[in-house]
Amino acid sequence: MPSPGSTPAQPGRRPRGRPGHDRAAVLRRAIALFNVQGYDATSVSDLAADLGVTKSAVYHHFASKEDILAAALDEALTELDALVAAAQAASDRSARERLEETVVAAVGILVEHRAAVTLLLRVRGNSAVEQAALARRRHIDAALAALVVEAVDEGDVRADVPAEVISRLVFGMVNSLTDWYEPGGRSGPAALAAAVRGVLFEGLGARSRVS
Amino acid sequence: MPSPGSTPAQPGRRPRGRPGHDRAAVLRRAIALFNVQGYDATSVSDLAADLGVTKSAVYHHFASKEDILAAALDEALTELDALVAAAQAASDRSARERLEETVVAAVGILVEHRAAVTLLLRVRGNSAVEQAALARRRHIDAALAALVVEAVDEGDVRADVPAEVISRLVFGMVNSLTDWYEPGGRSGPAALAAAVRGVLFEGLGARSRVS
DNA sequence: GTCTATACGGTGATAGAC
DNA sequence: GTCTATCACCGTATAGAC
Repeated sequence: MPSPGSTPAQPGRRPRGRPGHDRAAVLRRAIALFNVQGYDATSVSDLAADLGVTKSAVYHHFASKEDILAAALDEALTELDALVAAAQAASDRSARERLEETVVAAVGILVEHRAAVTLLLRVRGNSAVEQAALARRRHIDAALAALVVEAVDEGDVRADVPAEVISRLVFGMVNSLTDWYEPGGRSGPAALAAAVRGVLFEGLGARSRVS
Repeated sequence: MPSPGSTPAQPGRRPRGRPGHDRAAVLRRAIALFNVQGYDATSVSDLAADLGVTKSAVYHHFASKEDILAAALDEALTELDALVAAAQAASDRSARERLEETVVAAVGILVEHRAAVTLLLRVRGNSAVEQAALARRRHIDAALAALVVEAVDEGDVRADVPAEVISRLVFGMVNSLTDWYEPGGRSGPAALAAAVRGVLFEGLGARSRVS
C-alpha cells in the first residue's frame, strides 16, 4: 500500500496545496462543537465558520454530518472496547482486583478522551449511526456488569445489592466525570482515579479502623 | 373552584372551544418527547403530531418552544430547591446524617420526576432559558457541596479526597440514575435509595466485620 | 488535497388571515 | 382557535480554482 492519500504532512514540510485542515483537525473541532452546542443544534455551517472555511470544505473531509458523528463515537467506543478486553484478560487475578483496575482505567479514558466519550454518553439512538453506537455500548456495559457479577460471586463485593445495580452505579459515577472534570484542574488524572476507586470501594466514611 | 379546565361533564354544554389538551398535558408530552429525541431534534410539529393537533394549537398554550423547555426545567429545579432547603434546615443534626438523607431524598426526586430532571441534566446553556436553568443548578450544586464540606469538617466523611470532588462523585452517581432506572423495574425506589446510600457510604466491599 | 461558489429540495418557526 | 403563506436556514450535490 503506497500511502493512500494519508498524511505525508510532516510538521515543517507542507506537502502541497492550501494550508487547510485535515480530516483529524475537522473531527476534533466538530467534537468540541457538538459537546458545547449539542449535535443537532450544531449545523455544518457552524462547524465550517468555526474552522474558518466554507461548508463545502467540511464536506470534502466527510461524506455527511452523520459521518462526522460516527467517527467521533468510534473513537470513544474503540477505547472502551480495549478497556473491556483488558478486563476480561488476565483472569488469573480476582474479579475484584480486575474491577478496581477497570474503574481506574475507565477514569483514565474519560479524562484522555473526554470529548468523544461525552458525545457517546449523550447519544439517544435517534438515527442508524446512533443506534449502532448504542448497541456497541450495550455490549460494553454488559461485559462490565458480568465482571461485577464475578466479583460478587467470589465474595469480594457486597451481595445485598443486585450486581446489575452495582454496575450501573459504579460506572454511572465514573461517567459523570464528563460533566465537570477539567483537564487543567487542581488534581490530576491519577489523583482523580484514586479518589474514585477509594470512594467506591471503601465508602465515604472517615478513614478509621474502629467506628 | 369551578373545575379549572378539567372535565366539566355537563352533557351538551362544553365549557368553551374544543375538547383539546390543557397546558399541563402538552407539557407532559413535550417532556417525554424531548427526552426521547432530544430538545433540538424535536420540532413543534413533532409535538403537535404526537398530541393530534396542529402546531398552532401548541403555540396557543406556550409562547414558544423555549417556553415549554423553561416550564419543564422549572419543575425539576423546584424539587431540587426544596431538597436543598430541607438539607440546610435541621442543622441540629450532624452534616453526615443530613447528607445521607439528602442522597436518599435525591434518589426519590430522580425517580418521581425523572423526565423533568433528565431534561435538566442535559441542558448545556445554549440559550437564555438554559443559562438561567444552569445558574439555578449551580446554586443547588454549591449548597450540596457545602453540606459535604461540613460533613468532612465534622470528621464523618473522609478527608483524603477534596470535598468538592466527593460532592461531584456522590451526586454524579445519583444523577446517573436517569440513564437507566425504569419505574417498572424489579427493585422499587426505596430499595434503590438504600442501595445508593449503602454503596456510597459503606463502599462496595463484602459485608463483613473482619474483612 | 483542500477549498470556494452556487444551487436545490426540504422543513422549521412564526405571523397574519380566516 | 385554526389554517396558510412566508422566509430563513438546513444538509447536500456539483463544478471548478488553487
